[in-house]
Amino acid sequence: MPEILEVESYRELAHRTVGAQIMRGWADSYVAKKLVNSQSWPRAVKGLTITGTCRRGKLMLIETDGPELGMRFGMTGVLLIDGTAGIDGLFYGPHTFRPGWVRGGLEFTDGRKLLMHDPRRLARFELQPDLSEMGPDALGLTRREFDGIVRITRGDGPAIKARLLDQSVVAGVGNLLGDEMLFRAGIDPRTPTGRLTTLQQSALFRAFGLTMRTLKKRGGSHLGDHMVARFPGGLCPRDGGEMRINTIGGRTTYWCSRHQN
DNA sequence: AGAAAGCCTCGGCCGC
DNA sequence: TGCGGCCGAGGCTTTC
Repeated sequence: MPEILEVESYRELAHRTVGAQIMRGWADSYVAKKLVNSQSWPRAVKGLTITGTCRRGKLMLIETDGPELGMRFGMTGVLLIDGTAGIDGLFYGPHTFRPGWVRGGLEFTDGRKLLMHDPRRLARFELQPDLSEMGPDALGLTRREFDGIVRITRGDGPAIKARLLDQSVVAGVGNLLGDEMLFRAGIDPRTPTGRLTTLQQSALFRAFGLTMRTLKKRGGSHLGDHMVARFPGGLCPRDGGEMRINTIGGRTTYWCSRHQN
């Protein structure tokens, strides 16, 4: 499973570089898109010493004795350190390594290299990333934090699926995880957030935590429970109901016509 | 050929 | 009725 746990595994991998000093860094114009230009990266990172790692949602953070470095992996980004991947390949996208798909990286004085391998060019490097617009981290979300997700102050609010995907509300829920927790909670993804009953809110909080814990236990490599039915014409693995497909919150969404309402 | 698991921007219109 | 801000649609990019 990609998404937040995959980024967490990249962070663990990146943590091996704590104490190392950056000799040089490079970035192509795509991975540097959030920077002033592609020269900003090599200029800013040269000579920095890595002091720690961190993560918020799907944003990986590398702390240094200078500016904090941020890395986003988009849909197909993989972090490599000397040929070691943080997780065994990707479920989506090519599983192969090609030197031409390395979009940027860091080279340390001890000879090691940290590489961003990304066929589809949606990964990004950042300098001093601004976390103020990001919601609380989805791994280990507290009930109090969860209540902030379902609290709507104006109108009915967006569909709960769209709300869960909003990184400024909660950081780290991707399309598949959103579908998975709504499947477990038995909630129609189109339900306006402000219309969720107290019972549904509690069910969703439990499903949220369960989904995250299960993900961790499975080491991020196992697909979610609803995934076996994630194709047109699929049947719900829980009750055999027909699975519906629609675009919600801009993403392809699957849900059971029988038990999610 | 069409769809894809992330993120960003933009324009319409909701709701105060 | 005016207007700020929310929300959904669409685009990016390349691959299988």
